[in-house]
Amino acid sequence: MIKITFPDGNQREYNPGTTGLEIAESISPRLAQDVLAMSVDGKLWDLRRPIESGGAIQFFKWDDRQGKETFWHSSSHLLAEALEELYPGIKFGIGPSIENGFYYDVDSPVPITEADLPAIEKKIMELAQKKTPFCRREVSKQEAMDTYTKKGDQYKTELIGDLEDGTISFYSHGNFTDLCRGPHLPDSGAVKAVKLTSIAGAYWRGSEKNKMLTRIYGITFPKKSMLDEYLAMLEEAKKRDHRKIGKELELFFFSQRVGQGLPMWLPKGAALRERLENFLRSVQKGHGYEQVITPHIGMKDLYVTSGHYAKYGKDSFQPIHTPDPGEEFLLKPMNCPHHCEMYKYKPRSYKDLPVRFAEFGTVYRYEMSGELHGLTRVRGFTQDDAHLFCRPDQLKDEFKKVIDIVLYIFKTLDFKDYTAQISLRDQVDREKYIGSDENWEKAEQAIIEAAEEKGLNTVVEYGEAAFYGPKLDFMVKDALGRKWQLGTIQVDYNLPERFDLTYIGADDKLHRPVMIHRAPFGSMERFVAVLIEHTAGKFPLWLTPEQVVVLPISEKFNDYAGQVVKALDEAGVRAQTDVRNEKIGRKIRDNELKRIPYLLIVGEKEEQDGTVSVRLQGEGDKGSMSVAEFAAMINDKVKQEINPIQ
RNA sequence: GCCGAUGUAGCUCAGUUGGCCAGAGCAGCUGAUUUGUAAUCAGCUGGUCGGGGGUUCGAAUCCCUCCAUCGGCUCCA
Repeated sequence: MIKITFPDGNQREYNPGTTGLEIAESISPRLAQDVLAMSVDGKLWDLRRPIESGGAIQFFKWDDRQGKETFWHSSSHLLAEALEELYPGIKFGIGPSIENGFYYDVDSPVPITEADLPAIEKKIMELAQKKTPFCRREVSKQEAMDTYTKKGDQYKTELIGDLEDGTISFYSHGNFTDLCRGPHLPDSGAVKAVKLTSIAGAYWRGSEKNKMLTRIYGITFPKKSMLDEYLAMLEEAKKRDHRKIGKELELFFFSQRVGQGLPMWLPKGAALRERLENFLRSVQKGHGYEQVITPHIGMKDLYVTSGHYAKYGKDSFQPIHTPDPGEEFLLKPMNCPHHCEMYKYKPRSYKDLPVRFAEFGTVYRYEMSGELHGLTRVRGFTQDDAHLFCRPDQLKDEFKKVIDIVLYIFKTLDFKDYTAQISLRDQVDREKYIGSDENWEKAEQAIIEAAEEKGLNTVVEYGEAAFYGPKLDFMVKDALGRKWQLGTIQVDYNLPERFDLTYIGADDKLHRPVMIHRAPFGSMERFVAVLIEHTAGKFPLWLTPEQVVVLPISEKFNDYAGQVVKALDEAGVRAQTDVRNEKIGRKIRDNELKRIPYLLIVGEKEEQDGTVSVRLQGEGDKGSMSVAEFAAMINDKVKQEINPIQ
């Protein structure tokens, strides 16, 4: 007999060769029905694969990450199977599960378009309903190679070439066999609903030097109703799209004549952005930052010195033509070189450090056209940038203080769902980076320790570092779950060397400062975009361009409405009137749609009593109060919002 | 940049297999109405059908090309 240990510590004995499915059945039929995958001693295992030597097992259901992954991975095989039936001669790349569903990369002899997707979905459901089991078979490298050579699938043979003999397995489902590590569902019957969501090009093995394959994205569910809910959720998410809301609320737009990727901030958007900037300015002032202003262009030599020019090449820089052909100016793609020069303008003492230069610096980067995306990826944007120059012994403490600022800002704006990502060098390819290993290791160590001491829950990503140093990035999702880097903090030993930055130490000798690059918002554009999607345009009171609109019942009360606005203005509340010749219901509707937080309705009663009738966005009538009371309430709320840390 | 889709009035969208001066709702303007918590009524204005080229007796509709947008890929200092 073999001994099976369950997550709760209980143990039971089974015959050798028992499968997970059988164990689940021995516990309860319900479990056997719901279980999608399992692990044995931490290794994922097919539910139908015999367990020969016991161990600690765990079952995964739909609500577990591993359960969904297995479900969607098996679904990608169903997709491939359907495609092979419908498109004979099709070749397959890879077909993994992803965060929401799965995809399969294929090279089809005939083009597959969106119009073909319903037919493929239908075929997938036909195959699923047969409840065919997924069967695992371990094969030798030679056999695997022979199989796909015979099939003429160069993608699979390339994959097999990289695998080690003895670790290769095939999974079959019906007539379809795929190279696959597994695990899979016991059978395809659990798949009850499918939606092929989109079709796109994707480079083979993620390199733009390779052929572009067709990638078909899909998602499946164990219940039809779950698919409907998912599609409804996507529809809701689309309503939060910052591009849509930006247009509706007149925050920003793009003009083809101005140029693609160059956002134009309309009055309300500019007011919102300015308020965010002022907020950060005041936070930074409290942390000893000094605001500076540097030009939008710089001599080419500046970027040769910094190393950016060699790294990114002339195609990424936008040249400025001057009458003198010998002069070469470039639009600045980053602010650090300017700030380095600013540090150098006078000798620095160890007593002066840290020096903290902050600038809302507008930079221009020639992003490739297909990469542009609303306000999140643009060609001209403003970083809430600062560069801190400090002594090595101050580094960790300074770094932690920057983390505090980022967390304070996220807390103020109610960004709860973020990921702190430690972005390190690529472990293999070190050509992409400048500076010595020693400097890199010091920098990486500083970030890891500071993040740890701050108790941040971090993930490590290799290959995501800047070319001059490692970063701590704060990633936040948009409405559709796409991750964007907002705040970033970077440690840099390299630019100080390249610019020969120094300070005079207590020993009267020259020393090299360490530099921290940081931008808590990342950029004003991207931050506002994510903020819009998080709030669906219902900004917090302190930020929103218009806090209050006063709605007179009829023209007779326009004067009184004007008086209310004036009083509110004097009390520091942003208010205006809506004196259109419309019924009150109409005015309420229009201003609700504009996401105005407070509507004040004034008519005969209010004018007589010197009051306003308060209507709160999304909630309705809140009764009446005096103008002074209302102003005090608003100011109180604003104060609470921007001091979330009590 | 690459793959695919889309582009009709300020906005959201209709426009059958190419065929009368290209339509609707909202917004805007004019007038009436003077309104009590999510759309008052009537009239009017507004469009190089993304740009350019071609096929055709005739093109929003078919073809080519460029531009922009959207979904991905790649990239992201």
